[in-house]
Amino acid sequence: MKITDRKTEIISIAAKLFKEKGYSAVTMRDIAQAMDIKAASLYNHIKSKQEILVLIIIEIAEEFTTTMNEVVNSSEITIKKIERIIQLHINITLRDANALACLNNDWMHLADEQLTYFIKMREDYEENFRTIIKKGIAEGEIKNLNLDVIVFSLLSTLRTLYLWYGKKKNPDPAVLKSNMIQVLLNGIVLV
Amino acid sequence: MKITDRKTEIISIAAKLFKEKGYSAVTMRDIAQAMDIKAASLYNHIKSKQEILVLIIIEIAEEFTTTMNEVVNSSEITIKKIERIIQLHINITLRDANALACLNNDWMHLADEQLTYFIKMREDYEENFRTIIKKGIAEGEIKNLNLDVIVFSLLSTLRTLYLWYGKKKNPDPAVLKSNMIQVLLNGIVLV
DNA sequence: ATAGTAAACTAACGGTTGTTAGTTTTGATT
DNA sequence: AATCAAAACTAACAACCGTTAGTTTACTAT
Repeated sequence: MKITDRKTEIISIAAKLFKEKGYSAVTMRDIAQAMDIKAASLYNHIKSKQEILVLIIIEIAEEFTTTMNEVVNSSEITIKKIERIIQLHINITLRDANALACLNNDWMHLADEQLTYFIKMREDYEENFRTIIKKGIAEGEIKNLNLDVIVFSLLSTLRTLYLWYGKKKNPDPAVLKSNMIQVLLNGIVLV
Repeated sequence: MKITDRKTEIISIAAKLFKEKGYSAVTMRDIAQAMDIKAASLYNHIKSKQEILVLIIIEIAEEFTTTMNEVVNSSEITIKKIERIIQLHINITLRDANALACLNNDWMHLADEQLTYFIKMREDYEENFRTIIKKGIAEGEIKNLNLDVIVFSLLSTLRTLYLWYGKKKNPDPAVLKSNMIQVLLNGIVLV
């Protein structure tokens, strides 16, 4: 078993192309050309275009789900929980920005059980996030502002981190994290 | 001249479909079916599929540009400027969430001059935003945190507002705005 | 009633799509 | 050197794509 077999290569290259133009606009011939082979040759390694999409998205979605479940069930204070979620998003963005872009933009092209499965995971993720913030408010750690606005603001920033990455010269992840926590949790206005 | 002619209808319906599946995954036959006509009939009103995309995206992009230029050149304090930009994003999201989704997800399918034009507007918009924040820091209104992180956090939340809308029962726009300002500017952590 | 126009229709085009079948090449193991 | 599987290839398919041409229908103004 090779470290990176051909199938892994395909998925990696496909993710990059999907990020640039979206799942529907990328053809099997595009993917093949990027690998310097013919489209038909791809089918020695993968079952269908759909399978590529599934393999890109589901693994990462499950990683988010696993860590979120761990965090929401932990006994840490709310701020520490939020910090861990910020760290989670930064880590995955650094490791696999292309797949993350694909997850964000092309999840609706999943089909049948995979689509249902993904939507369930996403809903659970958001609900867990809400639970964390709600508890934080109840225990006086978090300001009593509109719950939806808080969750949405945090989540939308974290989810689109991949857009920002690559543009800028890679900042030190630790620096990025601490700045992120500052901005998202303590705000930007001097008092 | 009718209040809403057929062309406007096409653009509106197309924007809705583009939001759901993306530009590339929506066919002219899809758009036609949603209007209860045949695909060929669309061409009595529009020149091409591309034209629909252009009409959806460019108008809104120009609206953002115009208002941003107005704000950046005003003599208001920084916080007031940011509040106006938040208001701008909320207003457009409320009025035309579908077109906004399309602008965010499908701009890369613009072609030639329109693509160049759009990218220029987007870059200028971000640069103006940076200028505003930078000045705010220099004048002691804004915390001296990483400029990129501040701009990105605000912008990513504002740009994806459309994702949140429609899901929730429409909150009072005024309430949404004030909560948004609270969360984005003053943070969520009790001190 | 007639004429004219806007907007629908049918039919079809050339090109592209994902995918399959069958064949040849490559490269490691015996 | 012979064997065998992995992975490339060529060729082609049926379906679908955006779009055009030419025709018919529906409505409005004379």
